[in-house]
Amino acid sequence: MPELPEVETIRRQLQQHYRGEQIHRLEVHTPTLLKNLSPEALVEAVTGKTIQNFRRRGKFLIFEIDHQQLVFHLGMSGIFVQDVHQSRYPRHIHLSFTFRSGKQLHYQDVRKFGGIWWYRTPHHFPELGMEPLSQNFTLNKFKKLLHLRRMNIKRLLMEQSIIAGIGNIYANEMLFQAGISPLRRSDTLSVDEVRRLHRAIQDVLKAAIERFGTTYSAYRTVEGQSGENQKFLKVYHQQGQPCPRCGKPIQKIVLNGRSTFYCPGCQK
DNA sequence: TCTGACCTGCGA
DNA sequence: TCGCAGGTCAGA
Repeated sequence: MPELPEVETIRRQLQQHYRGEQIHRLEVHTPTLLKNLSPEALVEAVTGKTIQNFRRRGKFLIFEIDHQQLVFHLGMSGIFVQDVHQSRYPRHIHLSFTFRSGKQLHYQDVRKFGGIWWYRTPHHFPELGMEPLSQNFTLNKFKKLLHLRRMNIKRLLMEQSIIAGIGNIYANEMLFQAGISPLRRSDTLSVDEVRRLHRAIQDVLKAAIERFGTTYSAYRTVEGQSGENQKFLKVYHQQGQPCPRCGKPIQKIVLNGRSTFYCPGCQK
């Protein structure tokens, strides 16, 4: 499921509703989702502690708990729900927090592709590349990456060790906005194309965050709402529809094993 | 670089 | 019943 905009939307709402909450009880219903410690050890580690902050790095969501970190990767279908009764899939709730205030928070993941880690010291995600919405992600650095890591451009956008947070929906949309074919190799882009793509990466992500992410099936915000960005997709799942820019039909192909949508008329 | 595996639900 | 799905990894 969630790419950077969905994880960021979830983070913002967790911050709004759960920052400063003290953990009264933690129940682990599915131990296999814990990747680096036992359920007993996690319960012991967090009970009585307070959540200071919620952060995001790429597609990872980080609960900061007394200078230690509980890290979630939401896989394809991970979400947080405030109330079990608002969940469509109560049997897929894997972790339940009860806070001293009486509030609850549940982690649900139908397909169980996600994972949960506990770090006693701040984890800096050495495996992840640049944050595309940070000041650090400059046009110059992006240009260098495209030449250093020569590969198919869509694959590069989705390669978490190069740029962190972009998945299949947004990679398709970014390449459309920039007018670049997903079949191109990264080191063949002109100066102007690199500039357009750098711009598109930030535009597409920011717009999707403003619209609370893209809901195709399972994704809901913490408050239980669907995202709104699906109403604004130009190419993703639009095969056969006329291109909004040139009118030619949007094509669907499989590239690097993933469904890929583009306009052969205006993405060169 | 590609394919299958992980897991479940949904819609054609 | 089959194909597909917002992700990632291992192995050929």
